[in-house]
Formats: sequence, structure tokens, C-alpha cells
Amino acid sequence: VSENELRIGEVARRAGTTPRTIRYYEEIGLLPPADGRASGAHRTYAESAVEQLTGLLQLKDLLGLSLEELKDLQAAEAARAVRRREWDEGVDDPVRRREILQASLGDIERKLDLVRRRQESIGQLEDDLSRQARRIKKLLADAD
Amino acid sequence: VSENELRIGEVARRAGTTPRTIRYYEEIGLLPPADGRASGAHRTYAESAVEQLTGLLQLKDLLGLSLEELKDLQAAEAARAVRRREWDEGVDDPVRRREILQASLGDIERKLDLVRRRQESIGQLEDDLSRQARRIKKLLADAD
DNA sequence: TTGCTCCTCACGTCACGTGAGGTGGC
DNA sequence: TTGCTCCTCACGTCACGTGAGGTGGC
Repeated sequence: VSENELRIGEVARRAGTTPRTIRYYEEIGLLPPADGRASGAHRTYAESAVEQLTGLLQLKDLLGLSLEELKDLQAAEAARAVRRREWDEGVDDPVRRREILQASLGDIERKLDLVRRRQESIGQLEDDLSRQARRIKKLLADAD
Repeated sequence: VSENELRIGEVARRAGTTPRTIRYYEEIGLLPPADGRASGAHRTYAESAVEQLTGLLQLKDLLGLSLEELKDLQAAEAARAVRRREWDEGVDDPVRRREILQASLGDIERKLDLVRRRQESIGQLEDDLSRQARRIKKLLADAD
């Protein structure tokens, strides 16, 4: 019941989805259950939940990943979050520091790979459509 | 039973999908029923069916369109096919020729619009991920 | 004749949408 | 107290997947 806690409808609205989706993601374990919540009580979320949900929806809608695939990716992120906490608490061993950073970088570049493959496919589709458009424009120009 | 008629499995394989999908698309009227076919007999398709199906799947998977939205787009294409036939039979009136070409161009540019909006969204996602990657790479470099 | 692919139900699944009936916080 | 949003079932829907049991062409 803190100051800037959000309710489920507000989180959904900001992320461009519905409360039902949030409850479903919680049900299948894709989103963490909203903090300590008595059964039947309202769910409350921190601001950061909006970004987390937005990220999931982007990967799902823009890259066409299934919720199962998102769970796999997110398992890696969870591991990264653990390392992150370790990091924040101060890691003195420079070798360990490198390991943590490398792993984080690996997670991100895996996503970038997926993004770029998508961009290529869509670029191919764009080329096909552009070619069709150019052919017709030429016919129109010739008709002048 | 002609020379290069394809069976449903072959059409599906070439388009990267399954026979069930083709039957379902036929059932909802997204694909035309395979020519004159006795009830229970095998479906046969022309080569062109592969490209037609591939086009539908690309719009669906890459742009995230629903089958209902594909039907709308395809209704416009059907109208274009009619005009196309009129065109092939020779249109003498130059005003009418222009109309036909303009309409075809409109259909294609509508799709190009959808493609470009997608590219922008994915480009945004790529930028976000690239920024994250760069931040970590800088930390790695500083550690040296 | 033997495989293989095909056929038509028809039920299952994934990712939610949509009420039904009820409780809780500004 | 009145709205509004929230809650939990639970059934519906979209786009197929997946057998069940049977028929048809190289």
C-alpha cells in the first residue's frame, strides 16, 4: 500500500495489454506473483513491472516467440539477476567480474541475433513488395 | 491428375507449414478450395498455390496479422485479380487503365506501410538491446 | 500387395477474451 | 453510499496439433 505501487489495470494499460494477460503470465510462471499478497487480495506492482512486461510483449509480438520460449530466455535473465545482485554487493575478484559481464553480454547478444534474423526476413518481404510497386509505377509512367 | 499438379503435403512442405493449416485456411475461406474435387478425394494444387500460401504466411508471421485481417487484405487482392483479368483482356480506355494500375499500387503500398511500421518497432527494440550491450562492453573494456 | 500420403471427424492445446457473481479500496 | 477496479472460477475462441479409423494413388 506504498506510495507509487501500481494496480494490475494500470500496469496492463501502460504495457499495452490487459489484466487477464498479466494474471495468465503469473499463472504459468512467466511473471512473478505480485509480492506478498493474501489470497483474493488486490495485486500491487512496482514501476519496474511495466518495463518487465513490456519487454516480454515486445519479444513475443515482434519476434514471434511463444510463452514457453520466453520462459527459457527469462530463466537466463533470472540467473543474470542473481549475478547482478552479486555484482552490486561488490565483486573484488577481477576474474569473477569478467565472468559476470560476459554472461550478461551473451544473453543480450542472443536476443540481438533473433532481432537481426527478423529484420532480414522483413527486409526480404519489403524488397518483394517494393519490386511489385516499382513495376506498376513504371507502367503508369509509360502510360503518360 | 495433370503433369505438375501438387498434393497438399508438397504444397505445405514448400511453404513451410502443414496440411492441416491448408485445410483450415480452406475451411475459413482464406484459400480457395482445390479446384473441382469430389468429396473425400485428394486435393490437388497448381504451383502458384505455393506462392499464394507463402505470401499469406509471411504477412501473418512477420507482421502479426490475424487470419481475419488477412481475409480483408485478400478481399482487396481478389478485386485486384478481377481488374487484372480485365487488364489482360485488353483495356483500351487510357483512363480506365490508369484506374486499374492505381488500385493495384494502393494495395501494395498498404502492405508496405505495415512492413515499415514493423521495421520501426523492431529497430527500436534493436537500439534498446544495442545500448545495453554497449554499456557492458564499456565496463569490460574499463576492466582491462 | 506393400507403403505412403491422403481423407474426415473430433478432441486437445496455447494464449488469452469474456461474462458471472462477488469483494475491496478511494 | 456510490462507482470503479479488483478478485476467482469457468466457459468461449482463434489457429491450429494430434490421433482415430478409413480410403486412394504410385
